[in-house]
Amino acid sequence: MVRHDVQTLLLFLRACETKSITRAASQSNLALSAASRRMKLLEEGCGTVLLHRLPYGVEPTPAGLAVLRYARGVLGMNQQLDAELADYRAGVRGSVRVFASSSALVQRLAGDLSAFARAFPSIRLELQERPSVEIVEALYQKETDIGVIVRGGDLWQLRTRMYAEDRLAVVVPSDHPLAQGGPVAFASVLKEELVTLDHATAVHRLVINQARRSGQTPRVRVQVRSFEAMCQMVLHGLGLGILPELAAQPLVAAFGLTLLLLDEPWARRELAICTRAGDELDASAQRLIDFLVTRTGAAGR
Amino acid sequence: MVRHDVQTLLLFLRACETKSITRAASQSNLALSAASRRMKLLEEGCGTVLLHRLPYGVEPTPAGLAVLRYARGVLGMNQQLDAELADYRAGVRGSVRVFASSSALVQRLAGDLSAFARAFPSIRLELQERPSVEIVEALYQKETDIGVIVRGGDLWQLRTRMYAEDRLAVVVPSDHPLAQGGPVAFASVLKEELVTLDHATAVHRLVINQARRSGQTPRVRVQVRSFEAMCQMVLHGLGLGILPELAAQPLVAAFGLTLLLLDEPWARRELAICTRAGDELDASAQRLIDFLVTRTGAAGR
DNA sequence: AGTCAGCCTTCGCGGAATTCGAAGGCGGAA
DNA sequence: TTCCGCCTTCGAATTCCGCGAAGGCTGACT
Repeated sequence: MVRHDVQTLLLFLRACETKSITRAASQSNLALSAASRRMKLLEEGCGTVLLHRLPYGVEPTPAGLAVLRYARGVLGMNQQLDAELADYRAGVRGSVRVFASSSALVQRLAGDLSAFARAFPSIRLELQERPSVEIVEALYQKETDIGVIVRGGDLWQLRTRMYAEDRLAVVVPSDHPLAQGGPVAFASVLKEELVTLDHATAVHRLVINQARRSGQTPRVRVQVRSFEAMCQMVLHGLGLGILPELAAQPLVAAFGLTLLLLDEPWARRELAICTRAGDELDASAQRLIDFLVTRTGAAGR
Repeated sequence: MVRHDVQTLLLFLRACETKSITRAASQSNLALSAASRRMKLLEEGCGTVLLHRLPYGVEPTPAGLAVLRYARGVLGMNQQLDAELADYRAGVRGSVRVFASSSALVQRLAGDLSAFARAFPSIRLELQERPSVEIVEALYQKETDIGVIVRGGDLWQLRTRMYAEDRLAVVVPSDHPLAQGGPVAFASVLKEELVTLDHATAVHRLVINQARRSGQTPRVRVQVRSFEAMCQMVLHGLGLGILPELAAQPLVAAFGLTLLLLDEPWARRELAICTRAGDELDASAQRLIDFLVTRTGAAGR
């Protein structure tokens, strides 16, 4: 076990960045001699030379680069911890990690979470956006307490609760022929070029499967990584986009595009709240879930 | 910035795990008083109570749990660093991180890398297996120096070099009707149940696309996460498996299965070595790439 | 009740580690 | 040669850290 403290790591990082122990020392408010000694002790602890001493300063050795990566990692985590602790100092009593698919996030979840945060200011929320498949993985790995995903894949050993419903829609430029009528058939959308999301996305999987079912191949010219980018592409005539209705509405308004509902049964999707089946949830997580499913009943449409 | 050293973190971790400062102290070969004081100082540094003191011991508070996650993270990184440094102490001069798709790894790459390690024992190799899409992402994020992937997706801003070719094949139980003839047509494979890999996999994507092109839907009953698991499933009659020829050969022999080549042009794939286009590689990475492409010429078939 | 056992905290002491400024070595530049 | 910038080494002052002893608290056993 390599013994070191944050101070030393920071000093080492600065030495590598400034290529000078002198400058690193003064940045850390240390005498040069003390800094030099700390570097020496760090090297002894590691059992290797970490810095090449050159006439004009220092330069990390390969082993030094490994330590540098480590230092950056630790210091990064340290900063994040600091932010978390600041919340706890301010009176936070519990913490829940939530991973959500973009679809869920953009629709109800963002609003619901902010309502929750207002209702329970003493519970800290940590939210990350991920594709549904990764969320399932993250649950297994205990990287998150709660996942909000689009139903579809394997949910083995997960406990799920219905959260919201979702409908896919098509975004088209307002001067597009399809923009006139109301709801469209998927078949006519497939005749056009499409702008799609990342492969791993639930929306993408659903579209691909459905196209295959009708024996067609979607023509994909552009792939993007967010709904917003998708609308940009649609606006510039690179193709039509398929995305969740509620996610689309504000964007469509903002970009001056037209939204057409896909009025076919497969285009309805369920958003589910998932947790590990075995574990018992801590009080904060349980409270959040209760809050979310209650709003499903109250505010669901 | 929260000031702490590895010792304190380890002590805190043990205190949380054993629910007792006394036991944590003795595990760390410390007097109880010293341990208690360190915990107190840690709490002062964090500005919060981290451990609830109970009659029978201690219990982490929510803030304590955050620190606990941090401690586990840091200590984990520390261990990995230790392993790396052990190599450097043993005389290693440089280090290269390689992310490879399973297909590449199982075929030529594993052998080539071990040859390289023998030829250049002073260069440390760090190898991880990932799906091709994740590898591309990892290159952008600078999580790896070199990626070996199956050609297919976007390779924007990456420099690629041809590495090897690859052909898909079908694994069937030896008593299966198809096991008689030589190469099979994909169409006849699609009539069977399939055992497939994870969605994110390049093999899986290729199979799905090809099936779609011929207007069919592969029937998937089982999904697995490795070639070996796939062979197990095939052996037990859960379906046919599709995987890279060279990856299959040893497994097929080991399990007593039959391998049928897929003699169709789309079943050929290219494995490519990728790096970030902008960056210049350090000497070790460059040497590895030279080594790999040289062998491509010399030993390629 | 009284006693005991387990656990954590506080306190004062002595040894160890850290810091600091000064002095010194080492290359390159004027 | 003579600076100059950079790092290392050295001895003294200071600070930190661990140890054991003493004390408070709680629950269990007598």
